[in-house]
Amino acid sequence: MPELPDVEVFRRRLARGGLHREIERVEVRDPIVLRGVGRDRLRRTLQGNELTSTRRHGKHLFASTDGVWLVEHFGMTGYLERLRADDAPPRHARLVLHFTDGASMAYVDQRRIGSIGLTDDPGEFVAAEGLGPDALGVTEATLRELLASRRGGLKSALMDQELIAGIGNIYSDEILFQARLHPTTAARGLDGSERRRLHRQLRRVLSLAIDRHADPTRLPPGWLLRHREDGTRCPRRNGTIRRLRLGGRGAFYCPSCQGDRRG
DNA sequence: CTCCATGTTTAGAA
DNA sequence: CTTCTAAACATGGA
Repeated sequence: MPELPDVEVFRRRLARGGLHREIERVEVRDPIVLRGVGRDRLRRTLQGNELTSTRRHGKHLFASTDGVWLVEHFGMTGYLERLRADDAPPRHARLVLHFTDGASMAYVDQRRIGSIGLTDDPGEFVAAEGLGPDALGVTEATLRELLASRRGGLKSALMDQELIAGIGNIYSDEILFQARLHPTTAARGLDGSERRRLHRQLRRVLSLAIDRHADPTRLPPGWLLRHREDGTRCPRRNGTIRRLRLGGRGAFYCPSCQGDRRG
């Protein structure tokens, strides 16, 4: 789940259900997700305070308290869930913020690859992590500059968080499918119309996914996302979906729509 | 048992 | 220095 659209959905969920409520209790159910902060300091920071604003950069979610920001990353299986007064937290809840009104916000992560920390400033955090610009803020001119500095293929460029923040395996495949570009097309070799297509589809795919709450069942049936299976029919009915192995990950694409050239 | 999984980090090869 | 691959992390599902 957690690529840019998913994290934006979590951000809105937190903004609606987790701001301006006093945090009565901080329940750390599994400290393994804490990075650079112990449960004591997390508790001292949050307990008795409230979250006042949210921000997102790429796949990172930030929430401000008095002077300090909570930072959350969701790994491969993480999400935020709002709980009502008597709801039992999900099995894999790792951190639960209990508000004085009885509701709570749970950070859930089955595989425990996600992380939770604190930072004095989101901008500093982003710089320290070396993250590139948020994918939704990238203009066509910026995209041209970013791609010009790259020697490898398009898919690995889109997924490189130090180049552009927010795009992962699923949405890089979707963007390339919609833009009709092969995953291993040389990033620096795009002509003007290809680059324009890539930029338009990058924006369209991510923002439409957000509009549909990043819910795959509500995304268009013509999207690749719903047909990630080797040998299945391309949703444009042009050919057969194929699976490549790129960087240890499955990359799905349609050779007919996206070409079969490399480099 | 096998292979796969929406992410990141690390070591080593090219 | 850049890019790519495999493995590791932890926990499942098919």
